[in-house]
Amino acid sequence: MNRPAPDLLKPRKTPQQARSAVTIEAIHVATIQVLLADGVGRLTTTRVAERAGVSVGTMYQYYPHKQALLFALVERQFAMIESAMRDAAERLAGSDLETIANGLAIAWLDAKMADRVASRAIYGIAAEFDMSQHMKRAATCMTGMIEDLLAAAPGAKFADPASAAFMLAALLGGSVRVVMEAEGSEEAFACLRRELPRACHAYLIAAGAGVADIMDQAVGG
Amino acid sequence: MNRPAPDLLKPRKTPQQARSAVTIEAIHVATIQVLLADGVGRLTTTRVAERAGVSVGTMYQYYPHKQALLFALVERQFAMIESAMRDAAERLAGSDLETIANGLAIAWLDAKMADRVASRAIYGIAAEFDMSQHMKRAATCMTGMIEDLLAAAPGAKFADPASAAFMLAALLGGSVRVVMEAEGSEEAFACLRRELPRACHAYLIAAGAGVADIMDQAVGG
DNA sequence: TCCGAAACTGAAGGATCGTTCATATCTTGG
DNA sequence: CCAAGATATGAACGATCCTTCAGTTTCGGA
Repeated sequence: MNRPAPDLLKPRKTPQQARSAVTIEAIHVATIQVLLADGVGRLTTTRVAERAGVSVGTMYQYYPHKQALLFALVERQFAMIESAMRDAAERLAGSDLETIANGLAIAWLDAKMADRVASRAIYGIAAEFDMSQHMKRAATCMTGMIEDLLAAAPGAKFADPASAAFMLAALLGGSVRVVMEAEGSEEAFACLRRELPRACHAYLIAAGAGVADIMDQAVGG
Repeated sequence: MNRPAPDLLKPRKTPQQARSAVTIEAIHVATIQVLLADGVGRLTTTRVAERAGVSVGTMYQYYPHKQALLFALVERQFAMIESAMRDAAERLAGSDLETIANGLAIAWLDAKMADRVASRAIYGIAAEFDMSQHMKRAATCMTGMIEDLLAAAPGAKFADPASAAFMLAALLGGSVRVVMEAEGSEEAFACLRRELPRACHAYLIAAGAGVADIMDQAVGG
């Protein structure tokens, strides 16, 4: 979808006093609250300001327009998750497929669930304007990281490492997203945490393991 | 998110002449075109009418308000996919886990890709108003269908069939959704079609098969 | 051919929303 | 304590947008 170009989406000015920092934070949490309470269609500058306990003009001192505010929220979330996954990848480098699969699944779940309220809200705005640039960059980054992990895994013989990495990224991102967007219950998340590592592990084994690994798995399990 | 209640979302009147049927169809495709071209935020009654080559008032003869139009599109898509999956389930009843996994994955992909343009567009509006009722009903329906299939599969010993069915539904729905929303390339879809059945199969084997099945799989593959 | 019903038109009303800016208040270095 | 910059205010403006409805055009049976 062709949404407004990501031009001039940067914040207008950076806070220099303490009170402005708390104001910006209040605006951020208010945005997420309004988003979850009223939906994207009713996400209004006035409503956000009212919820944050500030005036409308205050927001326009830090963001040139509404989209810049939303853009900032999305970017912050992206950076947080990318950082978490990068840490996980560094920690998992050289591990076997099972450790990699479990580690990636748990890291992804933890990153998304750390602030599940914000995550759920941000899913809604990511589709509002043209995030294809960011989405594709993030997807490429994730796929690349996974591909490197798979290449360095001992005993793995992937016919097509790129496809396996792509698929694993889609499985991770997609399954967690649909459960969160469906306002998943506590049991749903518990099930996800239990089954997602198993699913990732099973897929990686199927896609890139030799016969020996499968039999090891069967005997060892 | 609390969006407008699904009250009075039904169409206003049903077409009785031939021209009105083509008008409604034109409005539908125009809605999807505008949705893909301009995004949800710019989906306007005027824009849709203009694109469809009709007047704004015409739409209001068949739908009491804009949301009813969007609701109709979402419902039609839901019904189409539910029907396709129900057919697949009927066809797959009693099959082994591999046949079930492959059959479900391919059926889901085919249903979503049959009108991928509409699918992609509808992902955008489903979040706009309160579809939690429909989403949960659809999810429950899908999970139930899968659970029945798993229960009837020969040689399957699931410790927790409900969890396996839930997870498989999340994997199917999520992975296809993220790829479609990312404006996936032709290669991405090809990869999905190649890897998704494999992933589903691997997960089902891991979640519900005995050791013998895994060794069979290793030797046979 | 003719008439009632169905379908279509599009300007106008009413409401909401994003953004601006002149003004007021607060903070802090000197 | 005092400017001067930083921060906050909120009424008002212009731009859309959804929805209505009185009037016009088209269709189909008699």
